[in-house]
Amino acid sequence: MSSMPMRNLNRDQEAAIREVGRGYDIIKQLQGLLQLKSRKGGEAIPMHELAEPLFREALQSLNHALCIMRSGVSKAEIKSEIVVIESDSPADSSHESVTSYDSNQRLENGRGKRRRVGESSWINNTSMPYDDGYQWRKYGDKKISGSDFPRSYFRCTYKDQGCQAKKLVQQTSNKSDVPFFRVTYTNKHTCNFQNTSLSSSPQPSAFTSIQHNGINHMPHLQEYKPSAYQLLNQGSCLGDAHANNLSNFASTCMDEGNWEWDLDFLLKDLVGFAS
DNA sequence: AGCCTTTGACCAGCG
DNA sequence: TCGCTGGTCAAAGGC
Repeated sequence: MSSMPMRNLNRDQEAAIREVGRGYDIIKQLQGLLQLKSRKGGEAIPMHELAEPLFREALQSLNHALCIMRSGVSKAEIKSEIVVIESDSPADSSHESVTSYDSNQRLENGRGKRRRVGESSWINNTSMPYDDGYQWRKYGDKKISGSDFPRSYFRCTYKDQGCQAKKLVQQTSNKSDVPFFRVTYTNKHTCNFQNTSLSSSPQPSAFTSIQHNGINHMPHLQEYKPSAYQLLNQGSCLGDAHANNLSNFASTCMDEGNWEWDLDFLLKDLVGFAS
């Protein structure tokens, strides 16, 4: 009985080492694929289709390992941090979510407008608020009382085609080097412009679009443009949504041919982690 | 030219 | 009713 804590710790450590080792192997495979792409010039081979699932799997493994190491949370317990706060239109449950109702939906200070009847909204806490597969246009920016950071308001780029989707991005903390954001989505997209496959789509990826058109025009956010290394190195337990975001970012790096820096740091980090 | 962000003004909900 | 505050609009300027 008295030896249980130590045995659990060892088991956790073993599990973490297994996960990190698996992630390392997968990323090494990915590195091989990327090098192949570099030699071939990258035009003909749909390399993202091969690399993206590997990256996702590796990142999830690392995420699991981080969680095990930090808090002993088991793999099965790890969830995305998306919270549905209300849905007046009941039908669609297609988005990944942890369905818990948030009675504080109104406003932080109990003031301000109520959301219109018929609108649904959900919250996603993330370190990468701008890569969700859709194209957004910023229409407002507001300093919020009691918050150190301004709140940004976005609507779907295709609003003129009837899409009423909106999102609100509020940075909640920068206690670590990488800030954290609360993203509140309102209304579902009725447009059909989501980039479901990364960059194999004829449209530019949303993240690429944001890099070129959006985040570069946001001085208070620009300095936080994330890298794979930063996100892994922050040591938090990344949910699947974050791993997904990170793999999207990695694919964008590959598209733009500047993946080597991040991958190099990521591999060095893994070596240090595993040893 | 077209789309974007920025930003001040305005609107509307709440105490 | 009034003041505070969050949400939205729209003009201006940039890319």
